[in-house]
Amino acid sequence: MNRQTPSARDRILTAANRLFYAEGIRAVSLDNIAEKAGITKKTVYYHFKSKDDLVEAYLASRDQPNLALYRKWFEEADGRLADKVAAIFYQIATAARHPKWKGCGFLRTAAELANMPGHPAMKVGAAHKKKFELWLAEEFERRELDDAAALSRQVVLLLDGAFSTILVHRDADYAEAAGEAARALVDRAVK
Amino acid sequence: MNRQTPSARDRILTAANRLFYAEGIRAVSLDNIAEKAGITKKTVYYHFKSKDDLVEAYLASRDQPNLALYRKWFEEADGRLADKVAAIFYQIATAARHPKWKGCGFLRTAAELANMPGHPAMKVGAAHKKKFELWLAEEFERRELDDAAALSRQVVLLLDGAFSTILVHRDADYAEAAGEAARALVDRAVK
DNA sequence: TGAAGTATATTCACTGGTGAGTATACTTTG
DNA sequence: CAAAGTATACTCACCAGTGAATATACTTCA
Repeated sequence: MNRQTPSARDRILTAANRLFYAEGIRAVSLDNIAEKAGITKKTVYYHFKSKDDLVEAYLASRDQPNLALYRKWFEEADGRLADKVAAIFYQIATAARHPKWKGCGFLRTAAELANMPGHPAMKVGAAHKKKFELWLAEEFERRELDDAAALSRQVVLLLDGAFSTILVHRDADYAEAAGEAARALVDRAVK
Repeated sequence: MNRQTPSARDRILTAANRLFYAEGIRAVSLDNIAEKAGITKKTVYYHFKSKDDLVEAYLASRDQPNLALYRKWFEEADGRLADKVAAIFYQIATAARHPKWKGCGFLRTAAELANMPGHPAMKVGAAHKKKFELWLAEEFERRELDDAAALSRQVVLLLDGAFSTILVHRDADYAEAAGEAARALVDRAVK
């Protein structure tokens, strides 16, 4: 319908997504975001009550899309369970080779706001990561693995380790190493 | 010797360590650091040519102490190789339960400066992580494991995953889960 | 139905405060 | 005394958030 003009709120969120992800939270001002969205700062404050509120909305807007992507990669991968898990890591390796890739927005925000544990964005980030861990544990349970929860947690650790390590070294090969570790751990559980 | 009055440079570095680690890089100003060090900002600029330079010095000052700690934990742990590796993770779990713990300063700085890949502090951080990976690979090689480099990389992924995940959830148990995963991977290689 | 009122959405111009970095002058000490 | 080290006081840019006014659209009821 009204495809030609997204609402101001949507334009703000789109700009916030791009800038916060590309530059970081504290490196981006609401002036930057307003300019990118083509509106004034006061309009940002009409739709979001503070910068913290916008940061929270930014992460919340990434929750479902990111989870959907992981699910898709898992479901569309061929092979045994271990291969489907490894596929997630190989897809991340591919994504990480794109020059605009800057790691996991949830992890980077958590690192930057580590001095504000009660920040609403931290809660959104923690909930997001927990959802992923639970979803994977359910996939393992469905296949009647023992210790599905523990195994899921180990895979999550490798995944977040891959995000962090790739960012430090700018080397996407770490995702593949993590994928092989995950494959070994899953295979060991499948027995 | 001259224990009573550390040099201005040392006081700046100590203040930078505490503040950058506790609050993050962009959240801390050189005014904050000068005040904490009990000197004026101009003195900071006498000893360090810019904030970026001080950030680099902050990370550089953590390189050897952190590596020494990992080595100590590994060497002083009893048991087989897998137990010695797991000990590092259990020590991190203990450290992470301290209220002032805020993750790995290298990883958090890398996350915050992800938009400045050429930043000198990023190079220091990458070199630090690489040293750890190489040291562990050497320990594996000395014990004549196959694929020492690949195994070391997997352990590193779990370690950095633990740092990140604990920070997101504020739950040190993730370090123990990572330790068990590392133990399994090492045991599998020892055979 | 159309004028008066009201809620939504937006702008311009501003404030109080803080940021990195500096010009200049004073002080200590070898 | 001269060089190293430190302080005072400053610049200029930016930042989160706000005050006052305005435009637009949607009611309500005479």
